[in-house]
Amino acid sequence: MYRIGELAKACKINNDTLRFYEKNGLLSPSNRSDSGYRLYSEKDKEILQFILRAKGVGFSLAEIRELLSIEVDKANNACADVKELVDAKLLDVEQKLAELTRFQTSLKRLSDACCGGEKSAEHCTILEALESDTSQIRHEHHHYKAH
Amino acid sequence: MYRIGELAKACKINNDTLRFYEKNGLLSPSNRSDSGYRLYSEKDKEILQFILRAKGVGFSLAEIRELLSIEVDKANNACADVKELVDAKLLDVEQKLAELTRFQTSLKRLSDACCGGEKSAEHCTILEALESDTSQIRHEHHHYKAH
DNA sequence: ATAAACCTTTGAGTTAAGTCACAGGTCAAG
DNA sequence: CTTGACCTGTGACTTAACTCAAAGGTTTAT
Repeated sequence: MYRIGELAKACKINNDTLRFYEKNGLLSPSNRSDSGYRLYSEKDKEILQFILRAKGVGFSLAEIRELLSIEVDKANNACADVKELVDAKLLDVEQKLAELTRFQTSLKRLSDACCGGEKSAEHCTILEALESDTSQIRHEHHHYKAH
Repeated sequence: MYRIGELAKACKINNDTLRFYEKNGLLSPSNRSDSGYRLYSEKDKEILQFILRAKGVGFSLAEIRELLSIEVDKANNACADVKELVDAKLLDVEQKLAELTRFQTSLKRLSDACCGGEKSAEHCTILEALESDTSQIRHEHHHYKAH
């Protein structure tokens, strides 16, 4: 069991952020001490790490909350609804993966091209690297969500 | 050449966002009409799409600005500096890729497990799906940047 | 027994990334 | 020749995601 300060420190975030996540339904400590101290379990820590990772790859807290809430109502077995959500997120993730893979290819190309040769300077922009990406992924109806 | 409204519409963003990006050094139209209208080229559009994609995978505008500024000073051939930056970003991207791949695996597992069988309900949480991920990627010194 | 860590509530402040609204003026298309 | 799209500048507003502060009180560690 971690106390708030311990967990925060371990995950390099602010105590207030944990309280904030709690207030916003992302993560509640699974226990409280007799004196009312928040007590986070190992599992809570994993949830937190999940949240932080998800944030890192561009999910908003709202989306993360949604992901975390994916839990079949075991009584009702409302699986179909869940599957829909999951599949939507899966698409999202796959799109992000595709984008990132392009980035990776381009950056690699840049890195290789850069200091390797002498004539390198000609092709030292991500954009140029991206442009020369012949295996370009094009999404016909790619949409960006509004901020 | 696109006028501001045309480009904005094409990329489903606000005119003001384009002006905002310009003011913040992310994208300036490569031309102006005699009357002062912003005129965006095809290349400008590509830059914009790059920006939007990069945002989508969790890069901040500051990071994107940095990525866009990766351009060897062709006179000075300051390649070494560039390579350093590129390699740092590459690490970043690879970390994100690893995270996303985990997400993907988990979500797939969820999707498959969900409506497939009757005993499915037992394993219907991303966290459970993540936990059962035996090929887990663990980063010893994984750090998250402060917001 | 005292300092550091925690609690609650309330509320204000911050940063990033926009978005909206004037005001006053120019430009372009039907 | 008027309407809609654009220009500049200024500044206020918004949302997300924190972050800090203050006030008053309890708990834990040394």
